[in-house]
Amino acid sequence: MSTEDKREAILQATLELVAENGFHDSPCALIAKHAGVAAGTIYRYFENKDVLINELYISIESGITAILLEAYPARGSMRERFMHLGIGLLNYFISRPAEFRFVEQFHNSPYGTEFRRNRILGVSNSTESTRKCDIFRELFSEALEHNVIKQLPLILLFDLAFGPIVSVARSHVLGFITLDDALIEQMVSACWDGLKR
Amino acid sequence: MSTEDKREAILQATLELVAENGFHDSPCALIAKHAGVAAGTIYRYFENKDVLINELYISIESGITAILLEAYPARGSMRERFMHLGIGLLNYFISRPAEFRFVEQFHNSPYGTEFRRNRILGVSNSTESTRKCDIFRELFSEALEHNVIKQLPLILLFDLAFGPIVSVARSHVLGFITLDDALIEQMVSACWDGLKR
Amino acid sequence: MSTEDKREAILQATLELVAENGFHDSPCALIAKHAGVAAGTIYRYFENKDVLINELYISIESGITAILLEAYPARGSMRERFMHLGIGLLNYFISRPAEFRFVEQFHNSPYGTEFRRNRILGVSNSTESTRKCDIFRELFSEALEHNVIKQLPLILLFDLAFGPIVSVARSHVLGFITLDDALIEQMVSACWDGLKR
Amino acid sequence: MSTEDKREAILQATLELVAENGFHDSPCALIAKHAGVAAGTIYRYFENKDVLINELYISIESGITAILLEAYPARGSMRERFMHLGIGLLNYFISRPAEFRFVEQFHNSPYGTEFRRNRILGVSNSTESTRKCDIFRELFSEALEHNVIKQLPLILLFDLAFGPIVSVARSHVLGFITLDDALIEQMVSACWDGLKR
DNA sequence: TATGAATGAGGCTTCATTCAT
DNA sequence: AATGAATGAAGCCTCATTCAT
Repeated sequence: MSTEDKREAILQATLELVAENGFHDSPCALIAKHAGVAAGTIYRYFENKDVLINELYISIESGITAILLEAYPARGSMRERFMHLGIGLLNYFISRPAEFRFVEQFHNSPYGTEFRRNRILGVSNSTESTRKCDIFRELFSEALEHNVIKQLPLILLFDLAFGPIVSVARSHVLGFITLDDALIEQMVSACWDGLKR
Repeated sequence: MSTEDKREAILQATLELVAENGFHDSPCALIAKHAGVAAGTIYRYFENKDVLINELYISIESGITAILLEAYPARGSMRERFMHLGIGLLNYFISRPAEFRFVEQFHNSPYGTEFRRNRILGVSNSTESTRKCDIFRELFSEALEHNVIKQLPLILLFDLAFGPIVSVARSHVLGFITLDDALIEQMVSACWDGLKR
Repeated sequence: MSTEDKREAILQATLELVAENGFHDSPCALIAKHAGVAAGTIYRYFENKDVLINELYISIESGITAILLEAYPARGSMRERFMHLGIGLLNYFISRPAEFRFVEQFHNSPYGTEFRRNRILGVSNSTESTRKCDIFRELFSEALEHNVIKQLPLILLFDLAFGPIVSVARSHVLGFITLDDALIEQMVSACWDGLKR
Repeated sequence: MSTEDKREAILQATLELVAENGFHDSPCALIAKHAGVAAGTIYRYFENKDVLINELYISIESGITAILLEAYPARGSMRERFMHLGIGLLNYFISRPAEFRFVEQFHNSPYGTEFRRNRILGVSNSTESTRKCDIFRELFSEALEHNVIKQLPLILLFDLAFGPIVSVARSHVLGFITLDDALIEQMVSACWDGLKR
C-alpha cells in the first residue's frame, strides 16, 4: 500500500467508524484496524486524532464543493442555479450517508463549532474549502442586488436555504422517509420559496 | 439544599457543561463539582450518566412545550398559529443558548438518534414530551386539509419549518449574527413562505 | 420491631445475601433493605461490616454446637458418638444450605483465616463457640487413649473427619447429588473407617 | 521482558496477591504493580479481571494434572495408584501454598461455583483441564467394578478422597501443623481406608 | 433510637499516544 | 517508514460509612 493509499485508508476508516459509532466510540486502535495499519501509523500521517478528524472534514467539504461545481449552470437563472446547488447537495447527502452522518456530528461538536468560528472569522484553513461558500455567497449577493430574494443578512439566507436541506437529509438517512427525485425537487423548490421575495 | 434542589443543581450543571464542552468533556466528576455535590451523589438521582443526559433532554423539551402552549392562539389563523410557534421556538433558543447547544448536541449523538427513533416509532416516554409535536402535527394536518400548504409528507413539512429555525438559532448563538424581534419575525415568516402552497 | 428482632433481621439478611451472592455482592445497603431497616441502623448493632460478618459466623457456629449437643449419647460407644456428631453436622449443612454456603465462604476468606488462627492460638472470642470443638476433642482424645483410632495429631483427625463431611455437603448443596438418610449414614461411617485403627 | 514473561508475571502476581489477600483485596492496580507492568497492560493479556482469575485457575489445574500424571503407576495396584495420586496432590499443595490458597478461594466463590457447575455439566473448557478428573474417575470406576471400594456414587467417593486431603493441606498451609513424608503417607492411607470396602 | 441522603475513596476499564524494535 | 506492545491518566460507577434530622 502506498503512502497516499495509507493516508486515504485511515481517513476512510475514520469516516465509516465515526458515522456509525460517533467520535467517542471510534478509538484510534479500531480506526487503525479498519484501515489495515498499525495504531502508531496514524501518527505518521496525522499529528493527533483531532487533526485527523479536522482533515477528514476538510476533505469531505472539498469533495462536496467539487460536486456542486460540476455542471454548474453559471449562466442559468438564479433559481436554476439555486436548484442545481440544492439538489446537488441533497443528492450528495442521501447518496453518501456516512459522509452526511460524519459532517452532522462534526458540526455539532466542539470540533465543528471552532471550525465554523474560524471560517466565519476568516481564519480560513484552505482556499479550496471555502469555494463552496463562495458560490452561494455569489449567487445570494446577486439575487439580493436584483431584489429577487428577501433582504436579509447573508448568513440568514444560508440558514433558510441549508437548514431544511440538512434537516430533510437527516430524515432520509435515519430512515424516516425515503426521498426520490420528485420529492427532492419539491423540497429544494420549497427552500427557494422561502428565500424568494 | 433540598433533595429536589440537588437534583436540579445536577441537571443544571450538566446542561451548562455539556453546552460548553460537549458530552465528552463533561465528566461526572466535573458535573458533580459544578453542582456542588459529591460524585457519588449523582447516582442517587440518576441511574447513570446516560439516564441523566436523557432526563435532562426530556425536561428541556417539556419546558419548550410549555412555553409554546402559553398564549397559543388556538382560534387564530393557521399562519398566526405557525408564527406563534416559530417565534416562540426561536425566542426560546436564543434566550437560552445553553439549552439550545445541549439540545443540538443531543440530537446529533447516539443519545438523540435513539431517542428520536423511539419517538417516531411511537415508543413515547412521556405524554408531556410529545405534546409539542402534536401541536405542530395538528396544525400541519389542518393546513394540509385546507390545502394551504404544500402537499408533502408531514416529516418533510417539519424539516421545512424547523430546519431554518434551528439553523438560524445556531447562527445567533454562535455569535455570527444578532437577531432582533424584526429579524425573528422575518425568518419565521420566510419559513411559512417555504411551506405555503 | 424490637431491638433484638432488628439485630436478628440484619444477621438473617446478611446470611441469605452472602450465601447467595458472596461477601462482595452483598453491599450494606442491600443487607439493610432485606432486613427492613435503614442502612445506618446496621451500625447501631455492629461496629462495621467485618464485625457483622464475624458475629454472624459465631452465631451460626454456636447454633451448630447446640444442635450437636442435643441428644448427644454421652454414654454411647465412641463410634456411636462419632456417628451422632457426623450425621448431625451433615444434616445441619444440607438442611440449611444458606448457613453452609456462608460458613464455607467465611472459612475460605481473610475473615476465616484470621478467625481460625485466633481460635487455634487460643484467642477465643467466646466460650460458647468453642464447645463444639471440645466435644470432638474430648471424643478423639478418648479414642486415642483407647487406641481405637489412628495415632495422629488431633488436628489431622479433625481433617479426616470433617474434610469429607464438608465436601459431601457441598456436593449436595450445589445439586450434584441428593443425599438421603442412608447415604448420609454411609458417608459418616466411611469417615469413621478412615479414622479407625 | 518478553511478551510471554509479562503474561506470566501478571498471573504470578495475581496468584500471590489473591493467595495472601483474597480476591477483593487484590485490585488490578496492585496486581499490575507487583507484576512490574502498567495497569492497562493487564488488559492486553486478559479480557478482564474475571478472565484473568479463571485463566490462572485453569493453568494451576493443568499444572497439577501434569504433576499427578508424572510417574503414574498405571500398572500398579489400585491402592498404589491411589497413594500416588493422593500423595502427589498433598505434596503439591504443601509445597505450593500460594497455589493452594488461591485454588481454595477460587472454589468457594462465584467463580468456582460456576466453573465447577460447567465442569460437572460437561461444559468443559479444555481437554487438558479435565484429565485430572479422568484419572481419578478411571481409578474409582475400576475399583468399583472390582468391588474394592464402597459402592457409592462417584462424586461421594471424590468427597471421601479429596475432602481430607484438602482439609489437611489447609491445616499445614495455615501453620497449624507441619506435615512430613510419614504423616503425608499416613493421611493418604487413611483416606484409602475410608474408601475401602 | 432510627433514618437514609450524602460522601469520596477506590475499583475496573478504556484509549490516545509513545517508543523500542 | 511501520509496527504494536506498553503506558498511565482519566472515565464511570460502587459502596462502607457518617451525620444531620
